[in-house]
Amino acid sequence: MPYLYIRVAEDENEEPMEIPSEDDGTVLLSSVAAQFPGACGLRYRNPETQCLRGVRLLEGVLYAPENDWGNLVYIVNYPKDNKRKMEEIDAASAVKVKRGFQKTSDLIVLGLPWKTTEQDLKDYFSTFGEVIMVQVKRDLKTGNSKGFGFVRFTDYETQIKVIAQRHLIDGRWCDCKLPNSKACPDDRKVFVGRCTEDMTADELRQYFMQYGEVTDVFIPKPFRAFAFVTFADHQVAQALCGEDLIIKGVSVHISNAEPKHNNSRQMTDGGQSGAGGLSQSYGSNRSGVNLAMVAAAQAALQRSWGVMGMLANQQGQSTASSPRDQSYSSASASYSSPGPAGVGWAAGANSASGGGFSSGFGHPGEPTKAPNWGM
DNA sequence: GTTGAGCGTT
Repeated sequence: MPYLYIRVAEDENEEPMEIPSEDDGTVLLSSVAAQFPGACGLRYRNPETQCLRGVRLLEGVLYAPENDWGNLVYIVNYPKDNKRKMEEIDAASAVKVKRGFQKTSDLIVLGLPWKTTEQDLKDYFSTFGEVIMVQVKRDLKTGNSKGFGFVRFTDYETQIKVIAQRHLIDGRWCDCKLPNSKACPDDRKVFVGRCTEDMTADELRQYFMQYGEVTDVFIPKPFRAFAFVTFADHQVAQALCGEDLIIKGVSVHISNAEPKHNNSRQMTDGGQSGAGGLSQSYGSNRSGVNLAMVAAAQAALQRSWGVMGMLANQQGQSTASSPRDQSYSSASASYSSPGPAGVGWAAGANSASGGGFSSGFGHPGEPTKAPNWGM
């Protein structure tokens, strides 16, 4: 019995798209190409051998392997050297390429329901990408779950994606992080001093997004006038260190996050520095991905928010931290939309010395194009 | 008022 749709994705860890099949069970290449311009075929990972296999293609018609598309996700083939159109080579994919070289590590999953089993975890996380390990930590005597576990993925890209969001597992919101015992994201994390109490995690996230992907925001409670912001890219974090930034009209100071009272030394990048050569020293060249991300963020901000920055200071006071409905959740990783209160103050306030919206997102007093921070 | 929860028997 032919499937009505087959699942196709650009990459094994991308979200698949459903592509219609024909009455005879075949799929037209043109149907695929309609969603993935430039596609020239399909491949898939054979569940038995774990090898990639091509899908038979004859005169524009794709034939199901063994006459059954099954429930697999098929990956789009592109002509060699044309994997992506030029315009798609943006900051995000540059980061992906870079990440592709990097090794994955175990991720700790915090906040699990007591009832969640390893099978539950595996089922859940497999929707993001191939899972190579799951654990639920239990009390050895009672066998009760300790409410946390570990997961490891095949692909670093999957890991990035999983860390970057919260997870609803068996009815509870859980966070996935790099464990403290492993290479801590110390150099991706900055300390934000002189925070005011009305700065919410959401607002800090929105503000710091302009510099690069933010993977975590932590605001200790009760209020202590500081916060931690973690970026996906350590270069972003490092580039910000030492800066005084204006958030909601308040000057905050950015510095390195000190290691959290744990023993393990930081071997953060030691293992992967050889691969790709993209993640070398921050010293001589601070551009690259970071700059591209800043530029991308700038473009997006300008497109979508424009003048909203002007409304800045009279808004956003009211959204002070309302406790979430889960007791453990704290200020960390607040992903719900902050609502209508704009984030314009971020850009507006900060660009005061940089010349307005057209150039102001980079750094105070620095042209966006040519930051020579710290030199 | 400038350094964070919870972190792995093997």
